[in-house]
Amino acid sequence: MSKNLEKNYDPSAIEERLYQKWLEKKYFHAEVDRSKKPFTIVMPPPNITGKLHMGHALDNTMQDILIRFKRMQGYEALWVPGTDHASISTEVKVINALKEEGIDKNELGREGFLKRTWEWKKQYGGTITSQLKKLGSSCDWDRERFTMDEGCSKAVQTVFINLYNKGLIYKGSRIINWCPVCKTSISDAEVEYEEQAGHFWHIKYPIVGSDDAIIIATTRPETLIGDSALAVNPADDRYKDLVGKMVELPLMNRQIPIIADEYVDMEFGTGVVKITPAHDPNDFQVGKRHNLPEINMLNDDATINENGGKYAGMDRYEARKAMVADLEAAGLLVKVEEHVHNVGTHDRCKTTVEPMIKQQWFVKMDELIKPAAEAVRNGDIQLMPERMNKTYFNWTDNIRDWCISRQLWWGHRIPAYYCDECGEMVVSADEVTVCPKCGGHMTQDPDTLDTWFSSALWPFSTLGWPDNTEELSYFYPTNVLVTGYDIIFFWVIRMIFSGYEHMGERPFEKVLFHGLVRDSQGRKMSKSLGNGIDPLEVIDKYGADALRLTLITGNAPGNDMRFYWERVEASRNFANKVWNASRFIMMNDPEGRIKPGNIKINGKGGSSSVYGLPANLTPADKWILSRMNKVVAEVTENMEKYELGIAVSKLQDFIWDEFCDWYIEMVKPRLYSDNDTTKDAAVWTLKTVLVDALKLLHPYMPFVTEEIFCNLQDAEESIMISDWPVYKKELDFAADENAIETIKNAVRNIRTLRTDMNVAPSRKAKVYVVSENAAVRDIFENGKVFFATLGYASEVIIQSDKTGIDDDAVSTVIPEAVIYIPFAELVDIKAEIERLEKEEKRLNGEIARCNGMLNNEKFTSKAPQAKIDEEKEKLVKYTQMLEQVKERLGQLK
RNA sequence: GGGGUCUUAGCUCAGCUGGGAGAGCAUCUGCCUUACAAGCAGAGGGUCAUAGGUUCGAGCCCUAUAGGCCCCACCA
Repeated sequence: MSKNLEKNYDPSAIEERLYQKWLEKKYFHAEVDRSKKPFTIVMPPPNITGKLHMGHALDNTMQDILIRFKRMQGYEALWVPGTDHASISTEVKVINALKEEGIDKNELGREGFLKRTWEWKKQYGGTITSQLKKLGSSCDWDRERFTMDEGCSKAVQTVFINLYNKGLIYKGSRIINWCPVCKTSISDAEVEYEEQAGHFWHIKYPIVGSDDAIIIATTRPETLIGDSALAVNPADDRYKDLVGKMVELPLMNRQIPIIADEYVDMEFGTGVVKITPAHDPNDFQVGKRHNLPEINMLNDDATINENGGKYAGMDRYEARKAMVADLEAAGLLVKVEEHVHNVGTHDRCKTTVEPMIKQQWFVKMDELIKPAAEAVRNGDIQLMPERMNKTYFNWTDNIRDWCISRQLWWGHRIPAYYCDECGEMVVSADEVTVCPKCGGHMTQDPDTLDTWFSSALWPFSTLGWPDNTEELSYFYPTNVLVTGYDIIFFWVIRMIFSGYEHMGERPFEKVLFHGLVRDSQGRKMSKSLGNGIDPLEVIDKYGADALRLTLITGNAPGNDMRFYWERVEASRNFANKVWNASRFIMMNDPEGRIKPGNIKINGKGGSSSVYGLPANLTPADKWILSRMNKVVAEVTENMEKYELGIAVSKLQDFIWDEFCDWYIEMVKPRLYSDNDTTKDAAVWTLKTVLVDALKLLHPYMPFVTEEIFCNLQDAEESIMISDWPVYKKELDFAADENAIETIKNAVRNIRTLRTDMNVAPSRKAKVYVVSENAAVRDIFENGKVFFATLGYASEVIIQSDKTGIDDDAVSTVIPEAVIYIPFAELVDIKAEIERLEKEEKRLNGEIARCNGMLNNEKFTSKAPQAKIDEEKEKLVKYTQMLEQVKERLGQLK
């Protein structure tokens, strides 16, 4: 027996319970099952430091929709969840926590610090995953992974050693971006440039053996400590004669040469550049070309080192001030200009980074990137939307070696060991304590790897690699990666080349990109602006289904979207609509006597037949079944093409507009009648369509659909493991679709006409349907009962001519028929004539348009035949309608 | 400097390979009709940024222009 539903849908009352049920029944769990096809998604691992934000909500909703869809279609659907250790982010969090206790990271030592960090992870690292559950995510929690768990760590180590042995990982001195606060190198991608107001100091460098001086302009005067040369453009006539001469380096009591290099822009500044190879990436290149000494002038905390003479020990900005003052005193400061320039900052802590020369580990990219670029070029991996290819190639074409070492403790430690005595280096999976060369003690490299190094392996490390597991052979390669376009370079590219390099195969077939979720004004949601909307708050207020629907609709793939509460409200209203439609259906079969569905197809020998259809289905029933059938086909097709938003909006339109606003209203007279013999057929149709609609909707709105499904079926099982509906050609009732469209047309016209004439809904009137076409009369005859209700008719009279119809009756024309409503005393003939004249004008316009096309010889000779026929048909239809209108006008005048 | 993307109804956005401009919200007018007022019925509202071009036909393709946003590189 069906239970009674509450009048309004209350998500908070059911979501928790249903999620628990799904977990208990292990519906999310996937196993290797060779009798089924696998469908695999690996979740982009959120940071353990993270809290669920709208980006996660969108990302995971999309994945959950795909996984639920495929699961229902009969795939062995695996969605692997997990989290990322987020090296810098986590380390900073723990350092700050320690600071509050008055503890310094270094006091604690590496081991102690890591212990604390693991504790922190245990305590807070699960926050994000528990929040994902609130969203309804159907991932296989039994397979949850962490980038620093044993398996992933093993994968990282294996990859490092493999690449090292192949010569693709090397250690080298390079200019890197150094964060003096985090005291680590950071990759180019972690540097954010921001415009800052600064100064442009013009400084005189006296030319040796001359009274002249050369003037340079710089934004970082303190770096002159590390200057190795001045450079001018070789084509610059102003300085031609000076090339090769020496200048006196101010304050430093050192001489440096003037060199010529193409790098110098003659137009910018004074046309002379000071070259500081150790502290500027461009200068570093120039330095290499000219064999200049690399003079490091900074300590790791960005204070001046011993090379700075009297400035040693000062902070970089303090030194700048002191040096500028000294230059001025020495008469070497020519002028100071205001200057706005881009300053690189560390994206995590916003500290201004310093370029420095350091020994770092790198991955050589030029060869590794080739198969990754090729894969997208030849379609082995498909990016969606396709325009993302351009961004992708922009990256692969300009790839640079990847700096993978970080001066952090939290992360995968680099498996390299150095001899304390002779400096010998060994890269090894196992700990090495004794130098193979001299027998001295060996110490492991203190650095850890970039977080992305481990995430790059995520699609296969989570399935057991480097071990050759069953899971790996069955579920890999994964089917689709869902992620934001903002991490194409950070992550997507790196997973792709890693997949080809280590698995010899693509990590995924397709990448589905989404955009950013912005606030109602289009701004990025951010902590500092305080404009973020917490997904959990949305779930609390409107339910997870409403949030999910909001995130999926109303925007094209890969585009950013704006989030505002009105949209959530609209989604919530839809959930409520579905709820109430279901409630209505259950109220009309309180005992649950009628079982939905049971349409079976016997597909033997290629021919198929349907059984289980009630005998006395009416045209209206067949119409909605036929429409549902088409929606099944379309929605499935859209979803298979990953067009999630299009699919759900079609479904939404079907449910709300066709099913609720039309079909349910059509069926009411039958349900309320005491002696209608098609009542059961109506209930059966209602339930059958509802169940299919719920199934199609389930991936998007898992909770409300499950709750209704179980109540409707009086069942313990679940919609999430039910079969996905399929298109059945036996349910294609084209004639009934046309018939119902005709009646709908008439109803709409009547409603408009009544509103125009200001007739109260309570005031019923006779409705005459006049058509010379017997088939059309039949259509209305068959639909008489609901046509009367929807058309506010006291009585429907169907006839082939106007016999007995009052001349004053108002009328409206549909193809092949005229509808008359005698309102008697109400009629305003003048208004009626005006109405008809408006209609006449419209039809004339249409006819002119059709004729315009059809009389254009170029059109008829070049356009496709189908298009020409279509226009011809329209012309016939409109001409016929126009005649009716004209005739009617003639009578009234 | 390189690349991307956007400009469609008051607002937020759809519009798939070119074939009569759509939705949601907002507005206006009627309805508390026994599923739903979180609802129903109806209505108004758009030279699809601008200028050219291709085409029988352009919101959609091409070129240029203007403005907005994003990513990358980064000039000392």
